[in-house]
Amino acid sequence: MKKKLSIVDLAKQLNISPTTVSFILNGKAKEKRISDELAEKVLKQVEEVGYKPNALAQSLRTGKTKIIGLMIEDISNPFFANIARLIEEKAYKSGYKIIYCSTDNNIEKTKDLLQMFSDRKVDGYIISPPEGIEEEILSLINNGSPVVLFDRYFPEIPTDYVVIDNEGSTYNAVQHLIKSGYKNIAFITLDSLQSQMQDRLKGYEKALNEHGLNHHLKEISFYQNDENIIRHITSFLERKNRIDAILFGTNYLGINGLKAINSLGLKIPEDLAIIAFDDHSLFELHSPSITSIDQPIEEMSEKIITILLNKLNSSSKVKKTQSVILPTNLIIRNSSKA
Amino acid sequence: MKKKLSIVDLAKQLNISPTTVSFILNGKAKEKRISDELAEKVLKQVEEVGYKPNALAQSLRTGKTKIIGLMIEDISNPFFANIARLIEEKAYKSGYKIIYCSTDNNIEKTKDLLQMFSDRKVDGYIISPPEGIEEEILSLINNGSPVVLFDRYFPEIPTDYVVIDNEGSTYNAVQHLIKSGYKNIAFITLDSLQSQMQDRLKGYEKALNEHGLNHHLKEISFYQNDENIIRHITSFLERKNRIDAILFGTNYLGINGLKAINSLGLKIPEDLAIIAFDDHSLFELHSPSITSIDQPIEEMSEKIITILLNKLNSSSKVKKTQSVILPTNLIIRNSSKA
DNA sequence: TATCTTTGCTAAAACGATTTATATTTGATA
DNA sequence: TATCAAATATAAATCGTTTTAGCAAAGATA
Repeated sequence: MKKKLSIVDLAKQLNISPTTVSFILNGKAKEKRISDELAEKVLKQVEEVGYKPNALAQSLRTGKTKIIGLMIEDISNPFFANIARLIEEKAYKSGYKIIYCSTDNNIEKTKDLLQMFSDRKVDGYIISPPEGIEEEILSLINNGSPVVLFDRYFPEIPTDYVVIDNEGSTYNAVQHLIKSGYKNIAFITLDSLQSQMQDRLKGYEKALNEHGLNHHLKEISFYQNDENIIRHITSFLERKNRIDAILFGTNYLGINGLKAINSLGLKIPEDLAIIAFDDHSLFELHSPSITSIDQPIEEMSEKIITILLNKLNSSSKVKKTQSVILPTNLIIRNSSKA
Repeated sequence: MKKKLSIVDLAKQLNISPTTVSFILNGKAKEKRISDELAEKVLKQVEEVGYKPNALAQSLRTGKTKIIGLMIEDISNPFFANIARLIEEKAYKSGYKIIYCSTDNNIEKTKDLLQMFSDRKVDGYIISPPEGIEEEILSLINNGSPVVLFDRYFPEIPTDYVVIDNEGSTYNAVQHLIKSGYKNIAFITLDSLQSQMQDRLKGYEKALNEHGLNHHLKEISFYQNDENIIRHITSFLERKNRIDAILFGTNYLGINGLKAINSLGLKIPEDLAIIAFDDHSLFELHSPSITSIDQPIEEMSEKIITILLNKLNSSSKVKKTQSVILPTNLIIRNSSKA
């Protein structure tokens, strides 16, 4: 393990002070009136011996880490994985690195992870928060830490956030089903109080109410494995045999729903019309292909990172928070008779 | 932004030395002969004022960060996302955090990221390395950094690694097709020199050679988007109309392949039998369902993290490296006439 | 009683940077 | 020839820990 050299070593080699080296490396040569001659000499030496400042020492001194903490629900969910990917890419371009974690919607784990982020002195936070973490988020904000929520948010907390028009997304989807002649439209969703799930529910109910149609709601717990979800959906479908269409509230509910439908031998769209949430190759390739509510992932990531970088760079403590609500796109395919 | 208190502040409050506090907090009270009485008092105060050590300062002093750097090819690929998820979970349980990045198989980006990891003084590295990064990996190892490669490895570099039996996996898959009566079996794969891709190719060729069958190889570049991949596969299939079965070398080649097959109006398995790499809900739900080569993701993650944690904890510089080669599971479905 | 151990605790150096305050030289001004 | 300002560079404090080396008091030993 070759000993990494420090700024002091480097200074000694050149017979100058570490202060001078530091100024030059931090682009303060002009400001601090270091002669061009010396500055050049130092830079040349830095290059030559391959000196790299110790990032930890820098962070300790400056309080900045150039690290962003990203907390998502579950990295193995394609929606989150894709967002993470794009955020990582964009952050990287601006010189920021990402530490990420999956919360599993587990409050204790989330608190732990937040503590860890704060221990590690991340410069900013991007979070898809589970229910029950309001207090921690609030104290983060009160501490002056830059925070951007996404996917869901807390209406009572003044934060920046980026979400989609959840209510509109399901409203439009149900409208589409109604226009296509379906009358018994089920909504299979999570039993979650998170804002995005509540809003999706609202959109569903609003559309049904406007047409005086019956509600068929199935709420499923987040905290279980796929097999169980399939079992729940299967039993729901067996009981409610009048249902002629299903809207799914999340991507994996849609996928598990298709498995349930398969196993029951039901035909799409003859027996059941389907609309899924989040687009996915699976929905495109399924026979018949499945209509889906597509979230603008690229745009979401862009907004998230832009807002956060803005907060990071504006030394002025701008208090005004930004809320971005993006529209979704209903990709109409063959899973309902148009 | 309330000022976080330091170990010095805490010591002052109790009128003792920071040294003492540090010893107690690091479980060295007995060893350093601190009286139980005092130790207890300190712990109580720590609890009371909610003192948390500054992790950066700790790391600067100790050289340990409790952070593992995870470099995967692409987090939006479900295979890698799932591995990342499991590794994260297991690392977390052992008190380690993960910094992760996607390499995109881009050498420059990978070098950059490795530098970043090293700047940040990660304690260990888990890497699915792109071609061309051999030198950097080697110097990492020579520096004494714990490194575990996975998915692919460099035969000429003595590292710990965890991979699957790539040659065996494709060999078995092709054997299965041959037994089912297929004679013109194509392999659509990457034009990559990475070990895993080379081995998959070997397995394919070995099986064909044993039966004296013709090779039909299509190698596709990694560096392009899905649309292009589909175009390449489509044109390949149009040219080679004698092909009666296809083995795909990666999961996304399989998915894009299905799209190409769809657009050509070919029927599975009447026109073409299919075997995909990596299992996926899509393959299960496809009509007909698609046979696939399933990687033991759970076991891989377990091995990877176990090996790394071992290296991290064994102060003794054990030189012996471990290579783990896990078997895959051919999940036979309806995509070929059995 | 003189010396040696043990007990209980701490001062200060170290990790490797940044930043504040200051020193020295040179040149210009009055 | 003083005096002041500008130009150039640096010493030392600082961030918040851990760790080495050592001190003082009390008890044990001879």
